[in-house]
Amino acid sequence: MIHCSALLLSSDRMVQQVSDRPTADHEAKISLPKTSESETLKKIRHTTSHVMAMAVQKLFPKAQVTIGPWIENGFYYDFDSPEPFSEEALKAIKKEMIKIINKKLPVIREEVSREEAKRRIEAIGEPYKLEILDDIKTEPITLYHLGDQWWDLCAGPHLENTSEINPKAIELETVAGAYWRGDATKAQLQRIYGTAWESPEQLTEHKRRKEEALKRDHRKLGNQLDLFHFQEAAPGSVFWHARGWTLFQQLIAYMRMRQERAGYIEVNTPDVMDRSLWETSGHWQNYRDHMFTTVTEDDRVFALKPMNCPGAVSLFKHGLKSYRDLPIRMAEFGKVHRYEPSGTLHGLMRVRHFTQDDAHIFCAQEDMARECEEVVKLVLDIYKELGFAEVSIKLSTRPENRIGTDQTWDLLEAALSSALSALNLTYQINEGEGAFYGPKLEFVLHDAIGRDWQCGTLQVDLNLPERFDIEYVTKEGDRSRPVMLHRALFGSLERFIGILIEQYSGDLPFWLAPEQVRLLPVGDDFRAFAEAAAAQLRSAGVRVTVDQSGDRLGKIVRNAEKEKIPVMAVVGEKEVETNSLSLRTRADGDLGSVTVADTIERATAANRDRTTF
RNA sequence: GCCGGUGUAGCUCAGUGGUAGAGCACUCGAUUCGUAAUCGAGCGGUCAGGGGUUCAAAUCCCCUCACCGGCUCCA
Repeated sequence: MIHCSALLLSSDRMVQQVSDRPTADHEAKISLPKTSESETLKKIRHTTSHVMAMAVQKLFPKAQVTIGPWIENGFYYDFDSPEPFSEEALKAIKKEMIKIINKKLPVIREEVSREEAKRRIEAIGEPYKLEILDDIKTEPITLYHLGDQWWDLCAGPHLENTSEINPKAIELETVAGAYWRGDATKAQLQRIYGTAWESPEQLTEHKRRKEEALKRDHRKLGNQLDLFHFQEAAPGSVFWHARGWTLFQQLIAYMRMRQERAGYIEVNTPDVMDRSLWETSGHWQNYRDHMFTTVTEDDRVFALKPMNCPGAVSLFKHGLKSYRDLPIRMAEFGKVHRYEPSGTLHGLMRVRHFTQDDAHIFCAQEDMARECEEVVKLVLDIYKELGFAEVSIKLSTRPENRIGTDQTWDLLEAALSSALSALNLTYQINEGEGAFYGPKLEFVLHDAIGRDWQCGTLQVDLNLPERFDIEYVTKEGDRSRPVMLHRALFGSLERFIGILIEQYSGDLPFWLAPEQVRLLPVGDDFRAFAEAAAAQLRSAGVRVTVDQSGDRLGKIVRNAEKEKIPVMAVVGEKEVETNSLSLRTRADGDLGSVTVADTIERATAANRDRTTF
């Protein structure tokens, strides 16, 4: 028995050791194709989703089918079912699917006229399909049959026979709610997410990657690395621990330095302002439900700022501005407060109180394009330095409901798109998704499991200059309305940190690490030397601690590794004699003996140049 | 906000109607140790909160809150 548990323990340790190493994606043994890049996968996933829908209707005859497309890592299918699908139901559905696969049903494509399609749908009583049919503008209508047992409207393509699906390469993953047509006012459907691959090996790899991604979850790492926590008393609000706050402050210091170099000034505006100001800005009318407010003893209504812009505009408006003052690039690290719906909160990614690295650029219209280009250059350069080479850029253009003339919008959209094309950037256009007061650029980053999050943004604002009636004096002595660019590069510091943690699996670059160096005394006799060396490092601006546990070296190395401290320095008799440190880094392991002076040199250089230690 | 799920010690989790458990962490003692876990003892729980069913509830039912997976939304 002792034998057995000892074995278990050691194998456990092996697993942990291997998985906890900094190089997370070392073993890309199997490359996984994406649906969008593989015709085979498209067919597999289309057909598997049909097989699933057939299985669902067999087990749940009251369930009605709606849509079921492939997605990048699998497929889903939405059903309108009076009873929700449980975990057990999912298992039963999968079992039924395997039966269908084993029946080796041929997948038959049939072309019919619109009337015929309609007649058949009515015959089986599937109202959602009728709506889908109405949306199909072309004729003939294609139907895909699974043998003579089930059919669905579908554009295809499909496999030729259900037996081509490998039953060991499919999985039903999760059930979720989804609105019909993505419209919250319409019926809520049950969505089953599944996945299907060419081989069982691919499925295993897919599952492995999902598990790997789970370990990088910033919520998990935030807890493990003692960075922050959440409490029931303050849903959607971050309690920043000393370590997390250090990271936060490092990012602000970095951004402040970059902005200073780029010709920004920094200001600060009130967190709580009278309701009337928010009425002027228009936020009260549009976002009252999502604002935190407070009523004072004398019955004055104040709101916690949900945006920094009214404060910035107020600053611009204070005192007369000349064309000589422009452009004014006015930055503010402002904390904004939004009462986000409970269901949308998500770790650091979506919170109710967050800090924006906000800035408002007031400039003459003729300078707008140049300023936009500078912002895009800056944001991408900063992302690159922080390890994000791949950034999705989206341009949201004029919506239906908008202020301003078409001519003005042409100008504003051109300012943004020309900034992108001047820099040779590819981007996606989100038609009609802009704000009512101006178009918008979004810089989107991805989290560990592939969810997209808008981080940086650049907007042109027509609304606030008008509403607050701001002006500057032109060369000719006239009054003119400045253009107002609204930009945030990290966007939300909270969200950006969440992304950053996941990007690095918690192994932050040396210059950002909350604790950069930990000294590990081999025994109590060497503690004094360690403290002295730490004091020297600390006065050189290195974030350093001395392990105080009194545990054995193996244990304290393990703890430092688990806490992802980038540099460990072992201190024992040898080191005291030679005034040196035995360095070990998380990235490269044992570096051997280095003098205290050289260690300081190395660490300060890495901080200064933002390079690895 | 909507659909579904989850909530047990600081952390990870076990416990399906009958005296609340384990490992780690923490505290104390022994050990003075050289690169991923030294040994022993101890401390630690309104089982998310409230209500109900029952002789008896962590366990069954209802409500609330928070979190998780989606959907909608995101100035």
